[in-house]
Amino acid sequence: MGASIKDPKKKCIFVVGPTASGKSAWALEMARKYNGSIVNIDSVQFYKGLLIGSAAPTEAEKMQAPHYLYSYVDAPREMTAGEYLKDFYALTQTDIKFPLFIVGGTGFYIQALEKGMFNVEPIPEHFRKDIEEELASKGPGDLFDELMLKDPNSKIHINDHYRLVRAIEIIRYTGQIPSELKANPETNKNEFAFDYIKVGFNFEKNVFEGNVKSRTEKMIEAGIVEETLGFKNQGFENWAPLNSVGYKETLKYLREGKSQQWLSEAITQSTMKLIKKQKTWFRRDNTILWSNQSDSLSVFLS
RNA sequence: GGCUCGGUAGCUCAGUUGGUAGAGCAGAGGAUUGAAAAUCCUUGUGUCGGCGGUUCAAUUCCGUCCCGAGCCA
Repeated sequence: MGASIKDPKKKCIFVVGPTASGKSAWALEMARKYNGSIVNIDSVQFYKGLLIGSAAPTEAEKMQAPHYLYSYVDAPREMTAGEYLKDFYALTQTDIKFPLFIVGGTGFYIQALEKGMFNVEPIPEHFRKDIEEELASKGPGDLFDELMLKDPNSKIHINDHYRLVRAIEIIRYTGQIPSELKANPETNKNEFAFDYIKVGFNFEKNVFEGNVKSRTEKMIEAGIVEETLGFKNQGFENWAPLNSVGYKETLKYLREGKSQQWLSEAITQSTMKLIKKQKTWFRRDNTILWSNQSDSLSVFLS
């Protein structure tokens, strides 16, 4: 990585956009056409067994082009953006066929890959647990004061406990200041190692609504309930990925004995909310080439 | 037919001992550096079921009617 010259034969295409926008189908078609590979960058499709609810590619689809980083993380392991970067770059050291179509709607991971992440040494789990206990017993006030004292430029809100704990963890364990790490090119310059473009997919809300409704019905027919129940029965109810759209609602359905109609409406609604958040994420990225300009792909790959 | 309890924001409901009302959810916008499909922030005027009455003032009290649920005939 770093300042090394990029290999002109190794090109990547980020295929981004909200869920249910048709990214995967297009990527598959292009991977076949250009004899490339598909790499997952969806934060739920990493996990083994979360297939129906995450709308992961089917076996039939996977046979049409090489697919990587799908269904490879076993419960109860939980992925992180940092581990994803390692896995991704390890993959590029193999004889994987370029161009790589990197497909997914997880803006945070896309950003991590594209812009890099500052390097923080691994922090032992108990260290965070202690901070979380402090938060639970005394509330966020003291931790927030500590953050403001050490990192006055931090934009973290006092109620955003997850980010607050993470920031305090970095400050206390490493002595480093998160917003300085982020702003300093010395600590944060590991940008993407290959030539790339980003192709985006999107629709108007009403189009998504129709797509999402039928997609939800298909998920229920295909057995999202059974899939979820399998993890629940193995004691993985608190596994973070099961707190994602589709699984979250199914767990509630199982726990509270809701109707199937409730399930269908709940998943559809959550999915629409997800789409809205994804749109917000991608809206600010003015380097995305929207799919109606997709001839830019052939230009890029020529 | 009688009695009881309800009828308040798109939904579920709170509240006003009379001075025209507020939460959660949904919706809209935004943030996002190792959980991210997560987490967090901002954003709430609605004939307070209709009509009359009492009152300086009624969504709040009284009467009446309509609608819903339950109980008794």
